[in-house]
Amino acid sequence: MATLKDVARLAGVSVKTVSNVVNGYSFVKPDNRARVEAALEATGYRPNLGARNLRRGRTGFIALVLPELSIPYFAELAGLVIAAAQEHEWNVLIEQTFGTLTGERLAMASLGPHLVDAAILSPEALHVDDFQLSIPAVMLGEHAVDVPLSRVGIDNVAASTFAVRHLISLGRKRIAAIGAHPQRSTAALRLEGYRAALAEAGLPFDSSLVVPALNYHRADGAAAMKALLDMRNPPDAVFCFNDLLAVGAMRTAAERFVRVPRDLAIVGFDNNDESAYSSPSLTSVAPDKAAIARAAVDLLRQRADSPDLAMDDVQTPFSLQVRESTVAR
Amino acid sequence: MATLKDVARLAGVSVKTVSNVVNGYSFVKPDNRARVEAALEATGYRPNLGARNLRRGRTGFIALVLPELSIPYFAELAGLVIAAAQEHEWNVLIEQTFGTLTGERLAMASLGPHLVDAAILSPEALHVDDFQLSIPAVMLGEHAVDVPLSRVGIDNVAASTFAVRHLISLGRKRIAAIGAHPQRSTAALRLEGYRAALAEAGLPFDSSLVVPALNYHRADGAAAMKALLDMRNPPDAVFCFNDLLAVGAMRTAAERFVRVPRDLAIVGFDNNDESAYSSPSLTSVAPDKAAIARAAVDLLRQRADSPDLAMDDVQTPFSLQVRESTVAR
DNA sequence: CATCGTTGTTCCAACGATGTAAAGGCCGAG
DNA sequence: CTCGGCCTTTACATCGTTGGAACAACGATG
Repeated sequence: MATLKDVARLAGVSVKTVSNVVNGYSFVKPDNRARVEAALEATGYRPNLGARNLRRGRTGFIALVLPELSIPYFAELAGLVIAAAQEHEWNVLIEQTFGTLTGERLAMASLGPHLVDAAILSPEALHVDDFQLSIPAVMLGEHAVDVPLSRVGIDNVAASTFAVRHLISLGRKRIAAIGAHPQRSTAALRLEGYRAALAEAGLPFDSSLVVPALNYHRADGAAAMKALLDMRNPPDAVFCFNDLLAVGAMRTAAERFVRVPRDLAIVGFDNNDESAYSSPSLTSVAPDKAAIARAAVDLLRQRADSPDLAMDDVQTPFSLQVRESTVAR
Repeated sequence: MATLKDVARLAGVSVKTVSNVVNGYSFVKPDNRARVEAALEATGYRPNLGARNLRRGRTGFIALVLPELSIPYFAELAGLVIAAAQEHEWNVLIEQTFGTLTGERLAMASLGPHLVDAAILSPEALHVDDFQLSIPAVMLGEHAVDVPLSRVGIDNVAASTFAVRHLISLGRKRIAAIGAHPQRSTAALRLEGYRAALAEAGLPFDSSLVVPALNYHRADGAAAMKALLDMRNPPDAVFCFNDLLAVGAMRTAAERFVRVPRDLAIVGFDNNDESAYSSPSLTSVAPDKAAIARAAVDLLRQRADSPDLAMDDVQTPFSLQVRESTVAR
């Protein structure tokens, strides 16, 4: 592999002049520049990023810490983050935590100024105390109020209210919620939105209709739905805190021959790609994932350039994709 | 951030001695070792990987080149590759090509000895000429016979034969195939397996039952299924070359009120997580993705250590997950 | 007691790039 | 023709780490 030295020798100039050409420094004599460019071409020179970054004091990487790539929402998001980071000459390093506290602690510990320049975090279990980061970072989704970190995400309360309002507008009276979780602030906010919509419509809040989910996987949604259908007075609609829960719920409904949306309307959250293709297709709150990815990377770029910018809170847009799980064809 | 120099000063030894301790060199006096370890602890030293790798002549990264993270199969695989790579002290850099030739060329061009130590490739459009790599690499899935690269994957012919044999054993006579593709060798092999199973059972091969798919997305499966159902004599079973195509096909079947599996049995390929939760759930060929990831990384590790090992072809196991799309509850 | 091998430590040079300071051209003004 | 100033190039140090050689201390051997 050709280095600056090789190119310099071939062009008959010093290493630094080659470096200057490579980095677009203005004051290089035209004929020297030409010779260097020819030599660059001839050797097929490509800078050694490790060395460059060592010298520049940056790594050229950002970390993306997320629970698991096999969760569609995070996979889609990761793809968009990679694309957004590319435009800032950043490579993305993905760390999976599997949603566990130890996994997340491990990931946080591995983050440091010489491994990555900045980090995007999607923690599920971390505490405030764990955020001792020496690099710029941004949280996706929600975090406890007192965590001193910037955040990018949608307005969860508004989005949830919007979703439940949709169910109410269809005439549903007993609307359940799947996905309550003692630790996750996202869950708390979505629950808040759910309650707000009920209150606004004058519908009673029935805590037996709020089902917790430990993980947000399909299996949890299926189990929660079973519990709801076993009730003496089952719901006529469910608001699921993510699409995987909703898919699980739909699966249970199908197994029990409960007709969706006639007997039971279902709304999900995240608008995974797969949700448009299930039968029935799934109505879902659709955050603008590309906007989230872009905003997160932009925010980090600013923080990386001027480290003591104040923390920020970026609200990204969302919409509601209405499909067959609430409105039959 | 603490460097070796800081630790050395604190411990009262030379930088190299600290380096020796960090790297587990045997011959360090116990009391020195103790002092160094205390100093390491006190400073919270963490090696600068960039510098270490610069010195060692490696980068500490492998590239994973794939079409798109939003495709569940690749997302799941990526998660497993990351996990497998971690055990070899490798970080994974994901490059998305979006299945285009230019995307793949771009990714290949960015691969070089100073960016990554090795690469795992899942190309869809690349030609033989494009494989001018100076680092160890392994292909996932299939490649044309004359490509000089190691490969890891399942026996596509056997797996496809197995899947179609399953459909035949259910009494299906007109079995269609969705996913033919002029360029992809995987498609050719799966088609070969399909034909083999038909031949073995004495069923005629009807080329009008073989539907091409340009991409392997859900929409392509839906479109292909529409074409099949529009035939004068539609099939009673479909073998889809991946689960996304199958999901699309199921969606179309539902829209047309074709009952699955009674009127139409469907088999997919890849066994995506979502396939267990659709209604009906999807029978699918299940490659052992963890084995693929592990084998690929192991192979690269060997090649990285001894660069001129011969190319290899690793066959990983697969199974058939029989679900409701072929056998009703 | 000189020699030797073993063990433990240090110093120095590299890996490939870039920032800095300084030196070498060149030009025009005095 | 000297000087100051500007453009252009170079030499050198440096980023944090590790390999290798050199060196020092040690007990064991002849």
